[in-house]
Amino acid sequence: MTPAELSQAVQAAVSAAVQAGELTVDVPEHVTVERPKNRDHGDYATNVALQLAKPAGRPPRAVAEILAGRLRGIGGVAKVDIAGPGFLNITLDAATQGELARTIVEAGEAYGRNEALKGLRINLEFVSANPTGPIHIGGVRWAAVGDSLARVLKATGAEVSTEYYLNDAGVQITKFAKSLKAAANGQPVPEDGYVGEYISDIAKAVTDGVPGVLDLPEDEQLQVFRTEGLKLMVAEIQRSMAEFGVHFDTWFSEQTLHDSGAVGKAIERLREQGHVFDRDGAIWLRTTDFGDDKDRVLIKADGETTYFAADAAYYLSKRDRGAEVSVYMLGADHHGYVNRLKAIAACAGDDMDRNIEVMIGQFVKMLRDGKEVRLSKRAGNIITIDDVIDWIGVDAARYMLVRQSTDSTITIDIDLVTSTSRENPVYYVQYAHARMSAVQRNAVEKGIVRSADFKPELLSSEWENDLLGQLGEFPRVLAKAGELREPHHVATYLEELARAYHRFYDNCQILPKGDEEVTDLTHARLWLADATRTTLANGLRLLGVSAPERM
RNA sequence: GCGCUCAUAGCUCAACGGAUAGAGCACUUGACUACGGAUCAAGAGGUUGCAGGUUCGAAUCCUGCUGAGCGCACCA
Repeated sequence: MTPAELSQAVQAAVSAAVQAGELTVDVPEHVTVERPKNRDHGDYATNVALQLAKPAGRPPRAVAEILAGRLRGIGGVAKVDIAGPGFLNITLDAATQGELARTIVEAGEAYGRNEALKGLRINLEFVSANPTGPIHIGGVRWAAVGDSLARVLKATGAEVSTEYYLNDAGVQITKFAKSLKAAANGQPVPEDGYVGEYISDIAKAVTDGVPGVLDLPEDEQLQVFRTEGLKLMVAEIQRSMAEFGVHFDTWFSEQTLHDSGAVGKAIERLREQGHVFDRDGAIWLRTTDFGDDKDRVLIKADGETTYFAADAAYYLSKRDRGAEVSVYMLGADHHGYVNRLKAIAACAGDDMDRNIEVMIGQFVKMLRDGKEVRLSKRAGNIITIDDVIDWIGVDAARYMLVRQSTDSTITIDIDLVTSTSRENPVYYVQYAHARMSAVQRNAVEKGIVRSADFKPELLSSEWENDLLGQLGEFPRVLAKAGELREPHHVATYLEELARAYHRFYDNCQILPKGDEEVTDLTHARLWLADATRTTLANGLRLLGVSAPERM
C-alpha cells in the first residue's frame, strides 16, 4: 500500500464516520499521513483527529477513538494506536508494506511520477547571464537548480518549457565588442571594458574567421566584432551548458523583441489596459497600482526604449507562446525586480499571484585560504562553469549546487572542494546504486533469476520496513519539490534512501553465501533491492546526476 | 531612511505547523577469511540570534529587536 492510498483510506474513514452521524464536520480534502521519525509510532501516523477536533466540537482523543475503529477494518492495516494528544499511529502488515516493492519495480522509470501539477504550462527561465563572458559560478548554481527543477516539474505532470534570455541588445554588448576590437588591435582595454583570456581568444577567432577585418573602417570593424563575437560567445555558453547536462528549449534573443516591433506592441497592449501614461516627455507604466514602489519608464524622453520595456514585451511573449505560469529564477541582487515584474503581469490583466512567479536565490560565496574571493567578470577574476567541472566533475558539481535550498548562500572553499571532493554526499547515493548493481551482477553469475513468485510478507525486519517506508515517500517528495519549486528536497530524500539501503544491506544478506540455498527470502530481497535501485536511479536522473553501475 | 532575503551542532547543511530538531565532515570507540569498507554500529556535540504573541502543538506563522547580505535610475 502506498502512502497516497493510505491517505485516501483514512479520508474515506472520516467520510464514513460523518455519514454514520458519529462526527459532524466537513470531510477534509487532503488527509496528511506521514512517516513518523520514531519507530514506536507505527509505520504511518496521521494528525487528522487533532485537526478535526475543534470543528467537530469533540476532544481530539474522542475523535481519534471514532476513527481508529474504522481504520482497523481496512484491509492491510495490522494495528491502530492512539498516542499523545490524539495522533493515530497505523501499522501495516508486512505483506501490504512489502507489496510496494513490486509496485515500484513494475513502474520502473515511471515510479515517482505523479499529477500534482497536471497540465500546467510553465515557462521556466533561468541563468540568462549576459553573453559577454563565460558562465561564472553564480550562473552555474542556477543552471543546476533550474535544470533539475524543470525535470521535477515535468515529473509532476507540468508541461515545461525552459528558456535562456540573451541580453544581446544593450550597451554591455557594445562594451564587449569594443573590448574585442581593442584586443585584436593590440590596444589597451577600453574604459568599463571586459578583460580576461577569453576576450583575446574570441578576438583571435573573429580575426581568423573574418580575414581582413582589421583593415575595415572603425565602425564596420566594431560591427563585425559585435555580431561575430556575440555568435561565438553564445556558442561557448551553449557548449558549457550542454556539457553540464543542462538543456534549454529556447534561447530567446532580446534583439528580436526590438527588431520585430514586439516592444512597441507590448506598450500598446499595456496602454489599452489603462496603465500607461505620459510625464516629463517620457512614457511610463503605472506599476505602483500593483505594489511597486515607483512607476517605471517604458520610453525615455529621448525616444529610446528601456530595458524594462523589453522585459514587458518578453513577459507578454511568454504568455502569447502559451505559458500559464512564467517562473523567473533571479539572483539576490535582482530582488528589487520582483515587484516590477509582477506588476507587468498585473498591468497586462494577468493574475500576479498565479501567472508569474519570481524566485530569488542567494549567492555563491567563494573562499580561498579562508578568505572570501571577490569575483568580477569585468575584472577578469572569475570562476567559470568549466573550472568547476574540471575540479570535481559534472556529477559532484551539480549535486553540490542542487542539494541545498536556494534561500541560503552557498559557501565554497576552493581549497577544500578540490581536495576533499570524495566527501561529497553524491558518492554516498551513487555508491548505494553501484552496490545494488553489483548484487544484480552476482545474482546473474550465480544463475539466480528474481522469481515472479514474490512473497512480500517475508520483508518483515526493521531494516526492510524502514527501506520500504522510504521508498514509499518518493512520489510525495517529488510532488512537494514541484509544488514548492525546490528540487533540493529530492537530494535530501536520496541521501535518506541511500542510508536506509546501506543499513539494509549490512544487516540483511540478499544472496546466499557459498553453498547456501536460494530461498523465498532471497527472491523477496531481490525485489526490494531492485525497487531501491529503480528509485535511486529515478531520483538521480531528476538531479542530472548519473547512476553508475560501477564506481 | 525605505524595502527584500537570511540567522539551526565546532564546520557545511536538512527538517508538509507535529511526538525525543536530523545527516555529512571533523572528534572518540568498535566491525573486513568482504553479496563492493566510497559501508555499518556506538559515543559526544543544541536554550533553533533575542523578546513577546497566535494554538492542543512553533525552528517553521505574526510583531518588535539585534546581526549579516543585497536592492532602492528617464542604467543595462
